[in-house]
Amino acid sequence: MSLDYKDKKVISIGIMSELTGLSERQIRYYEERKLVFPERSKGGTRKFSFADVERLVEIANKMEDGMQTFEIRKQEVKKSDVRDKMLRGQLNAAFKMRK
Amino acid sequence: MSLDYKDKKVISIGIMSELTGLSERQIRYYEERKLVFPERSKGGTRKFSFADVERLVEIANKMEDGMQTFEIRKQEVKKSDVRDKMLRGQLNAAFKMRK
DNA sequence: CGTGTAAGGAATTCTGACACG
DNA sequence: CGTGTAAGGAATTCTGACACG
Repeated sequence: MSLDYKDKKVISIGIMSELTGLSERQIRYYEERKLVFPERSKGGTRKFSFADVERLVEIANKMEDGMQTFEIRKQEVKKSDVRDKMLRGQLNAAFKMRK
Repeated sequence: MSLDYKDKKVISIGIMSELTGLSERQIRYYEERKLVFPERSKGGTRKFSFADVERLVEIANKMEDGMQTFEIRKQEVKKSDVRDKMLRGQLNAAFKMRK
């Protein structure tokens, strides 16, 4: 019932900073580099989800491993790419079975 | 792993107002009447959980039914009372079985 | 009793920029 | 490249009070 709390964008950047251990500056920068996508209130304040908390923690780990933001972004793109290909593969398989 | 997101106090009163449909005034008043228990940031701003969202929606329904805040509070107390008694009952039963 | 509102102040957040490297 | 910081302003939140009822 109702999309999970995990994906509701309701957390301000100050709380995010506490939850992730990252500075607000870092979080804003990762948004600039298209690694997270907060929503905005009417006034313009950022709103994050718990899913974003998890994502940022992962990003923080990769940064510690010396990875650069563009590499992390590439990796994410690749992942969804793989997912796309797998989906297409399954769809193809399904169609073939119907022949 | 880690206590559920549902109970994490991370939502500001403005967002709470949007999520519940209640005014900030109402939410603060219900806190004053001991119906919800937000945490506070260092600066003093309130922080609520998704569980609080659910609780406030229930409270709103009861208010619409003409119930008064003290009655709602009494009802909640009674509920935990019942739970206590049930627990005690089960504990007693368990002890008797050991005799 | 429950809620709206104006009031003044404090905490929070925002952006663009400079700095270091 | 990634992040800290000072700067000025805007959005958000806080409390105590008056009002109505």
